Parts: sequence; structure tokens; C-alpha cells
Amino acid sequence: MPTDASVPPRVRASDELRQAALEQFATVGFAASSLQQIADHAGYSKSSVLYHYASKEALLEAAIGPSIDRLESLLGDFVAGGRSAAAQAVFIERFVDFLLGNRLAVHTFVNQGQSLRGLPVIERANTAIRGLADSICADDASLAEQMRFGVALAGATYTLVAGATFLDDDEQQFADADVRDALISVLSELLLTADGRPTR
Amino acid sequence: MPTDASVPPRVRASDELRQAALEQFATVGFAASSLQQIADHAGYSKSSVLYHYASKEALLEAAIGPSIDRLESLLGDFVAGGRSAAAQAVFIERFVDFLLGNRLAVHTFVNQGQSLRGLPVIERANTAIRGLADSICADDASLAEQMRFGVALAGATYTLVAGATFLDDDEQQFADADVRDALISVLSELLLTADGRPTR
DNA sequence: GTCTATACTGTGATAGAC
DNA sequence: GTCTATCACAGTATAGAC
Repeated sequence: MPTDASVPPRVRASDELRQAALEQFATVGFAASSLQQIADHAGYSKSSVLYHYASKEALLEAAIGPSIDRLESLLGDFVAGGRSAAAQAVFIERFVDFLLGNRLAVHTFVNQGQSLRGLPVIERANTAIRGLADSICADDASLAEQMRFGVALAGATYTLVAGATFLDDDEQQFADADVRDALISVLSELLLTADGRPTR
Repeated sequence: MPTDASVPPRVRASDELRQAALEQFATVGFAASSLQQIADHAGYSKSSVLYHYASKEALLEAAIGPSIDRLESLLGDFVAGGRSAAAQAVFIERFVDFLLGNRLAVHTFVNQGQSLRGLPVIERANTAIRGLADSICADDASLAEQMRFGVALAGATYTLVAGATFLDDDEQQFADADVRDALISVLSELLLTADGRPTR
């Protein structure tokens, strides 16, 4: 902690490096990202990166770990709260907010979740996503129900996170608040089980 | 063409190498795939790979190019056929069949479409997907409508192609025919505009 | 804390023997 | 057509100056 109370809002080097790494991992992929590129992007040398983070893996852990913590917490709350329609609605809202607030990290572990299998932080992410599927979907759900779930969550995730591929630049400019409302609407339609939707 | 009419059904080396490359690209990513790994996986040497394909890029082109051709053809038919509900229903069916028949290639260019931006074959894929969004979605569509489209196609694509992340192993064992029906059902519900679905 | 210098490994690609 | 040998280069990581 700084001795001067009016410390300038200068960000710490480790934070700059972590942010630069996250952007690289999300846009060009973990394997294709070099420590040199990350260092250049943040304005440091390659060795400085390895001073703050012991390895490239450690940098990945620092970059996406907090987002996975948040996802696990989100899931824990939902499991504890039961599967009522009201609880599901709350969860949908929080899930969309999570996606909006963690785009780069989500993009990283969703798109590369299987190519990076074996790294501890990635295993944690995959386990959380698996648990998400199990808890929101009833045990005796039909294949159509499971597909509905898969399309909803995967579609929402992918639309938000890699939307640039599927939507034009115009759509990218919509305010987050509008995107949030539209996504919650579509997800509710697909996931809420309270109404008398036909099973098939 | 062989001089012997009863030529054995032995696959050609270039085909074996292309298939091995496709599997590597889809599972560990293009950047993380080495020519050595691909060669080992197919039972050849690294130099043999570079004899059949001039470069790693050329190998990617050969691996996913045909699938992109098919996607472009699919899209061309749809644009030519109009946007009636019947035409949309036909398109949905063909799109799901395309996904089922081209899982590895689709996985590759969907998951790495932006990290590999610049490669000609990837640009072709991204352009096709962009055109897909523009043509199935009405020009004056609301954000909610656009989200519905994005969630549907992205969700279907991702569910089929990287389903292992979101569904358990059990679901992976469902017959493709059942998965096909379930997916068509969910997509129809989200995309068909004939019924009096509320705009918001 | 940040840098330069360096070690070592593995990469994509080429040349040439067979 | 397939191989071994080799190249130039980029990758992660370490050691040590300041």
C-alpha cells in the first residue's frame, strides 16, 4: 500500500501485463500468443513478463482465473437456490451479466477449452460449465430439452463473446444495456420451464 | 487412374495427411499443431507432409476448403430461393445436416475464425458466415430478432461442434439422427417467422 | 523491478539421397 | 514419394547487470 494518500491512479505493471495477455489469448489464441508479443503490447520486455509471472501458464491462470471464480460462485448460488422458475430467471440475468463483464476471459476458455485441456485453470472452467449444464437441466430431460439448453447457453455465450463473426459491425455498436435485455429475453424464452411449452 | 481395375481401396497418402491435419487443427488448434505431430499421427515423416502440401497454410486450405465450398453453396441456394417460411425450413434442415457432416472443419473455422484472420481460406469462411447472418435476418430486424438469430445459429453450431464441453458424455452417445431432429426443432422454433410470435 | 544477454528447444521449410 | 540432414528462426525460460 502506498505511503502517499494521493497516490496517482497509475496501474501496476503486473496488471498491465495481465490485461495485455488476456487480449492476446482471446484474439489470437494461447498457443499463438508469444511472451514477446504480450510484452511489446504492454510496453515491457519479455523478461519483465517472466518476472511478474513465472511462466506462460501462470499468466493464463492470472488472466482468466478470476472469471472462473465468478462463474463457480454464480453456479453455486443457483444450485443452492433451487430450480424454481423465479430462481432460473435470476440466474439467467446474472449469467448474461457475467458474460458481458468477462467477454475476453470467457472467449478464451470457451474457444480453447478443449485445446488447452490439461492446464489446471482450464479444467476448472470445463468442470464449471459441465456443472452448469447438469444443474439447469432436469435429470430426466429429453434430448430436445437438452438441445434447447445447449443452444441457449452456447448461443448466448458465443453470440456475445465472438459476435463479431456472426453479426456485422453495426450490431456491435448497440449499447450493452440493449444487448443485455435482448439476450435475457431470448434465453428466458428458451429456458424457463414454467409455461406449458410442449415437451417436443 | 489405376491401370489395374481391381485396385485395392487403399487411401492415398495426401488424403491420410489431410484427415490427420484436420483432426489436429480441430482439437488442438492450428497454431498449436505442428507438422511433426500431423506427420506422426498419419504415419509419415514431416518432409512427406511438405511434399504433398507446400506449406502449413496449404494444408489448412485443403482440410477445410471443401466444407467452406459447401457452406457457400448452401447459402447461395437459400438467397436464390427467397425468405419464405418454407424456404427457411428447408435451409434449417440443410444447415443442420451440414454441421453434422462437417464437424471438424466447422469447429476449426468457427473457433479460430478470428485468430487466423488473414488466411484466404479463413476469410472465405468468415464472409460466408457474415452473408448467412445478413440473408436469414430481415434488414429491419430489431436487436431482439438479431439476437434470436445469433443465438440460434451460434448455439446450434457450437452445441454440435464442441458439444463435449457443454453436454456430458451420455448425450454424446445419442444417435446423430436424434440429435438432428432435436436441433431442427429448436432452430425452427427460434427462426421461423411465419407464426404470430411477438416482436419483443 | 526492469533490463540485456544467453541457453536450449522446437518450429516451418529446403536440399538432396534413395 | 518418402526419407535424413540441415537451416534460419522464434519460442520459453534463466542468469545476472543496474
